[in-house]
Amino acid sequence: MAKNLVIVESPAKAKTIEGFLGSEFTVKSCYGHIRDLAKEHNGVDIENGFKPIYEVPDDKKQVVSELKKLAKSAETVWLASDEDREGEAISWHLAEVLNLDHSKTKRIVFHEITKPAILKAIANPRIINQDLVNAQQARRILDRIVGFELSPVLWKKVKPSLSAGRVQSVAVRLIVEREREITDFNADSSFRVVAVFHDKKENKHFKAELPKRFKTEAEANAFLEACRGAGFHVDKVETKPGKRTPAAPFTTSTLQQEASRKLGFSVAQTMAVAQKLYEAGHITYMRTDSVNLSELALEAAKEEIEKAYGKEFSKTRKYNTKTASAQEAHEAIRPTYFNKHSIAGDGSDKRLYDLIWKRAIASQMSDAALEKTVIHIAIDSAASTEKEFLASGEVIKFEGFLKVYLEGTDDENEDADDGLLPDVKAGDSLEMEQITATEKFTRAAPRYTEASLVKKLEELGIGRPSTYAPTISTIQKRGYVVKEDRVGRERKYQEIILSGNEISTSTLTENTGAEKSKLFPTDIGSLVNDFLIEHFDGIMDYSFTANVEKEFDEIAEGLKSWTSMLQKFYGPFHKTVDKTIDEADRVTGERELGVHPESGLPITVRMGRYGPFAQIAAKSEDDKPTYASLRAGQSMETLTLEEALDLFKMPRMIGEFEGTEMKVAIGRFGPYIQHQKAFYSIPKEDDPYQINQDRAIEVILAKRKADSEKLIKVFNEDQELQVLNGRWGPYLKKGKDNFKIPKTRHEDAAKITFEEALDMMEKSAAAPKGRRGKAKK
DNA sequence: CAGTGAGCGAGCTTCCGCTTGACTT
Repeated sequence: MAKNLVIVESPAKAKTIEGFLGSEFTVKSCYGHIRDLAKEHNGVDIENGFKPIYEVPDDKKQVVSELKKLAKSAETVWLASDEDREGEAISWHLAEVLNLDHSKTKRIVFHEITKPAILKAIANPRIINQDLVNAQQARRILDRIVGFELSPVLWKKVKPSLSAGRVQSVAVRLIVEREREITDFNADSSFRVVAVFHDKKENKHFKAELPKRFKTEAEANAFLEACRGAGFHVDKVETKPGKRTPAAPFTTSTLQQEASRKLGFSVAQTMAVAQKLYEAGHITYMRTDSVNLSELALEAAKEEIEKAYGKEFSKTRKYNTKTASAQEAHEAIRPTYFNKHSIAGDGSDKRLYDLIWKRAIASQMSDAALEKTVIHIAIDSAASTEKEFLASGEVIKFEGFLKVYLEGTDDENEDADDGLLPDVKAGDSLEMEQITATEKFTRAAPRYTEASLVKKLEELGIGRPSTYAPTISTIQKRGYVVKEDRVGRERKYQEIILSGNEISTSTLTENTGAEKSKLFPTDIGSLVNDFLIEHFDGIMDYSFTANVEKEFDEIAEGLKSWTSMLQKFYGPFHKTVDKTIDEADRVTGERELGVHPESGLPITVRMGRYGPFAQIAAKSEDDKPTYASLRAGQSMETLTLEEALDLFKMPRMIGEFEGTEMKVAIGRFGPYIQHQKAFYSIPKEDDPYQINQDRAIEVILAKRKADSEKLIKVFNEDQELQVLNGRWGPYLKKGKDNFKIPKTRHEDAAKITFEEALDMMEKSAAAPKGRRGKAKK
């Protein structure tokens, strides 16, 4: 039995640290929190001074019992959870649950997993900081109360199974408000003027822009008229030195943003790949808010940069974390070994590692030195009110960190034209080749991507590195938000060209508003958001988290009692909850769109049990209203009368096949044909409003053919049991249930006997369900 | 899985932050 038991949060960390310490130390992991608030009474005894009711969840029982056993036989137990609020609480829970004797328990902390840091920690133990623990308890209980008192209000007033919380509800608010900004946005247009000049001396063409844009086509036209036949010369050339500085090494949030921009990863994908890299020992911990690098890392980076690129490329830099909410329990995300320029693994492993390596290396490299040049070009025309065109360019004098890495941007304007400029001098005359005035439109603020939402949340101090990805998945799972592509629409714009002595005007079209993997609010998301803002504006305030964080900090410093802080919050909050349950109306979001052009009956939209729908009012008391569900991509807020009328054009009866009627309608999964009891999806290239009898029959026959190829075998012993060909190869189906067929039998699936099938069903059913099975809807 | 939208009532849902897991219908 080891004399010393060290408990850390992560198993990968445990393995590394065990290597640093001698044989007298056993290092184990507790896998994060080992206790949480119980479900009963919301886990808090509110009348009794907010006394928390803790319990060890089922999936942590085994870890706890193992740690208990090891702790019993150890002389000293070292609690080495992270040095932040959550980490301190983990240590306290361990001390409580494992029943640790104070005299043999030591609390140690370190911010980096290096041997000197660990040894220093062991040499400087302390005791558990109860104030910090209390701050965590206040945070935990506040979140539980907010979540478990607000959500039931939504079940009563909006829809069952919905949820609300300090973090998720504000995340949804950001997306709802951004969408409304975009809906309300009116694009303004102006004319941007760009000229192409020719420098005869060097025979070079280059572009220059007029600093001013014209509001109207007439003004732009007048300017081009004034330039017709005018001369142009270089008025002056300005050059000034510039520099660029590398970005700090990655935190969780910046890694998610950059992996999204450069690799197109979702935040969940980024975290899954990073976890793999971490477990394989390639990178440091991936859930961090710190930009700090260890001394050892700084040294190693310097060595690698000097070796690979030369001394002049190295510049040791220490970065300071700007995020106010940062708790900095870990290092920044960096490669464990800087001399490993790449790793083995699949494509995404390699690409993410490459990104992390480059970002960390670049952060320790010299500035890039630039020379910025602006050429002022005078217009020699008495008729022109404008004085000059400007051509700007940038020349890299010293690459520095740009040799390996340049941070991406979220900016969608890609008009920058920083080409190479000719070596001209003041007084040189230039030949004008062409001047183009193009109509440009202002743009609304961009919709959030998963990663840009994380960035915004971090700026607001809402959420933590470990919760960004789960939060984004929660708001999508609840149906508040969808991540989607949208096709754009065509827009006309004017272009006026002066070429030689000719001026021509043309109307062109561009595609605008197309989106890829952006977050859109759903109707239910908007309704819930508006309801929460109306009744719980305090919680929905963007600074609510920042405000309570200040109080948690005071608790952590021992300046404030955690129970009185909770009391002050709970009193008014709970009163509002009760009042809302008693007084607020059910939320339907009903809106009148207008009246039916023929019957004059009112048409409305509202939220129903199964989602948003449009309704034509009943003709009389005895008659029923006509209903139609909204389609994917439509929203109650923006639906027009015309779109609603279109909805009522379905279902269409389009003729007969095999003696029965065929019906065309649009369901949850898109347009379909119903024939007898069967459903047939209508292919994308067909228009469900136009599809005719002949084409529908073709679709039905094609589906039947595919289905006949899908069926591999039916068993005589049980007609309900079938072997089918699916997306992942053959599988068994009985009634509504599916069962796995072992990979070894995929080849000869048609030869599976009834007995074998029964055996496979038993084994497949016995296997523990994966994420899909466990995930509750 | 493919059109539902009445009303009643039982029994269910839900938070945020630490960690990784065994899996894919």
